[in-house]
Amino acid sequence: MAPDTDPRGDTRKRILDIAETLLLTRGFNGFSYQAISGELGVKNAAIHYHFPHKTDLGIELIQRYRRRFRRFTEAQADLDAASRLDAYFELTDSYYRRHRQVCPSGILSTEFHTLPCAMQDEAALFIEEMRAWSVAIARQGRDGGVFHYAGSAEAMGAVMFSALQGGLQLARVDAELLGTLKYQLKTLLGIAPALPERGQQALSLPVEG
Amino acid sequence: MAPDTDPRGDTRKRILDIAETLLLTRGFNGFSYQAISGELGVKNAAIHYHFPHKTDLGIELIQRYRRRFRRFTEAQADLDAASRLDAYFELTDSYYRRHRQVCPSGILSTEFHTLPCAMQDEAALFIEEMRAWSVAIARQGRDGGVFHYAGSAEAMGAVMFSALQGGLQLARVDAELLGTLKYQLKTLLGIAPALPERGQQALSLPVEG
DNA sequence: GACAGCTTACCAAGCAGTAAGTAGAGTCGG
DNA sequence: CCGACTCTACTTACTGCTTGGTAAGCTGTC
Repeated sequence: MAPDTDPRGDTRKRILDIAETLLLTRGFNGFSYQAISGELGVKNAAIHYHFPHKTDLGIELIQRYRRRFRRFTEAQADLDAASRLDAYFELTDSYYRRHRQVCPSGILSTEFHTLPCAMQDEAALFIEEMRAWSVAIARQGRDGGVFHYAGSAEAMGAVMFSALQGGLQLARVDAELLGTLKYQLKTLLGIAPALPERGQQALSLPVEG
Repeated sequence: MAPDTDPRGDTRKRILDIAETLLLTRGFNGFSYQAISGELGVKNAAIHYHFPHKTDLGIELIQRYRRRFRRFTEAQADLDAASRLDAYFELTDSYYRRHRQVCPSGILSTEFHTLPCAMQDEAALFIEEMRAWSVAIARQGRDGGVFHYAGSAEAMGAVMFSALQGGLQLARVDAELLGTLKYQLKTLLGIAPALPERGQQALSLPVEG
């Protein structure tokens, strides 16, 4: 029916892309297979062909995100702590710019009690990886003498992670909060610039091949 | 605390109580009228008698919460900043203890895009009130010479608000995070006690049906 | 007899999920 | 080079269940 402009064979990937957008804007319980098939221009059952159950789709979404996040962090192996922090902030910003999405950890922890067990397990792994990354940045910054803050790196990383997750959600209601938040986190880390910066390098998550 | 527990006559209030628990554990899209009527022991249409549309119920839930929050803050008119901060932390803890609920602001901002417009408006008002309160605590503490932190009170309040909202969600996955977070926030405010208080013990994750 | 506070009995729409059929491309024996 | 077979990637058509929501009737109280 619809004249294909795209080469066939990537339907599965396009399903995941659409589902990811829907997940991060509306939540896992906030979208249906119809919403995906409608946007993709296929029938409902086509989605079930690739992902028999919605749980299968949800798990694959998190696993794909974990792989992407892993590559994102590995790509920063040689960066200093300040650059990693900027990358973290830019990652957060990129969610906001994309239709005021929130971080996957924010959706998954908020909807946690309503998720199937298999998704809960996968979500817990992802959240732990994000938390550990935030802690690693805080630790690296202090060890390198770049960050200066009271308390442990574990605790400071937890504050950064929690604040950015919460701030990304609240930015939907208060657009200025996210910028304020990033600036204050830098202040608390002892590296605040003279003015809240606007044009950081575009470091976003690489798209899966 | 509600003084009345009489079985009949306050169905409306009991509906709101059950709905509030469901909202804070499962989200607005995560519960149905059947879930309320089932727990209350009435028929589905009885809920519709009191709240014709689910939107009506949602708005009343937020408005009731705003009234309660206003009384909560007004009751602290004479308290110093440290006590207000403790009250804020205790409020956060009380959510966690009640079946790992999250703060209403966390649910409402995360589900924001899926909420009816009238609920969005009400949610925005509530979130702004919470943010303002957090900022007021930060400002009072600094003005009184109790808190010591870099940056503006606006920014510090935003960090506290965002971090506690995010932390309450993440506590569902990582039980120790909330305690760590509160301690580090006090550290960043320059009022950390000698040892982190270990208030809550880790319960095993209950899977909700 | 008026009214609040329900119940009974519905409804249409939307949900995830399934079974069966099919178009097209690739494979393979003869 | 052809027909038969096979596999992928769907579509068509459907199911059973849940959802928010409604209309009408019933019952106890003032």
